[in-house]
Amino acid sequence: MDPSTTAGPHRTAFLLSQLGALASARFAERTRTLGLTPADAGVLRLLGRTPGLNQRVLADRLGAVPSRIVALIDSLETRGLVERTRSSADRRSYELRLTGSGQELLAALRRTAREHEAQLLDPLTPEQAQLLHDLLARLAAANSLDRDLHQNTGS
Amino acid sequence: MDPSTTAGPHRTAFLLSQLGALASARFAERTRTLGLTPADAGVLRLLGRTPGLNQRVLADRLGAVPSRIVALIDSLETRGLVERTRSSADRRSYELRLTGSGQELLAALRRTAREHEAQLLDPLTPEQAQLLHDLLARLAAANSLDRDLHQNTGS
DNA sequence: TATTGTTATACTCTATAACTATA
DNA sequence: TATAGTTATAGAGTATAACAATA
Repeated sequence: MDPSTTAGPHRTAFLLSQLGALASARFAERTRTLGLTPADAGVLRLLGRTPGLNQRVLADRLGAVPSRIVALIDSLETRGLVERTRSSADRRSYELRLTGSGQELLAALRRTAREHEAQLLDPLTPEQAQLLHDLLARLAAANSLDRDLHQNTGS
Repeated sequence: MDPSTTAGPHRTAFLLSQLGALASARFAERTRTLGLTPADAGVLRLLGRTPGLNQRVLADRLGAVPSRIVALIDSLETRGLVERTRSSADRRSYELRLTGSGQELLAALRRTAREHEAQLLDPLTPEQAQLLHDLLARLAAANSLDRDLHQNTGS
């Protein structure tokens, strides 16, 4: 809890929660201007990196349940950003890939992510930003946080 | 979005989102062992600091809507942690205060918060932890983040 | 018999808006 | 007329579990 009633720097965890929520909210806002939810963005990013994934693996990577992926891909497919192809190796599953539009949108998403990063770190000097990155990376590594999702915002 | 496919430290915002979510989730887990939601915890903390608040002000401070406060206080009152007293100055409103049990639980909550903090920062040296705190505090100040809630976890 | 994807259902959480009592 | 608190309703988001097709 926020120990703001007690003295000293007990507040780091609380600050981390708050700033993480702020970063997630701002990112969600930016993806929204691209017509995407954070979850959509997570899918595009993952398929950009690993084309041909099936829905089950995608669910695992996103930390989501398979049934949730259905609606997500349905929506992206309807918008012409992702396509399903029946796997010839295992015809139960689809191979998922970005369309041309999907790849363009992913590129726009990456530009947006860089702007988001720049805005967030604007109050810091480049040296401070680097320092912050290193400290956060150390915490992430110690907690094996290399998942592909923005937990609270659902991506 | 996570620019893990692009090189370099663009990842700070993403790390911040992830670690913030982790910190919130762990805190929620700890409060749960005390029989509290993060929102409950936020109320106890606020009433501990400012006894006599009414529900409307509490709603403002928590960034919640007044109707949400009703169920929150109902629950805490039923458990004997908070009491409502009609304000003699304005009999439309209640003055909210912690009971003795509420104060004891708040004390336990603060111990829990310190454990949470210690666990989270365990991978860092004390110097690194101090550095991280300062950098986060700088970001929080630049974004006027001194609200009393854990946004995503609802407290 | 197990697994991929799908659907239907139910559940949780929360905001919105209408209502009451006081002011 | 406005405000504090309450209630009822509805909506978003998501998980669970049953189901069809394929392995």
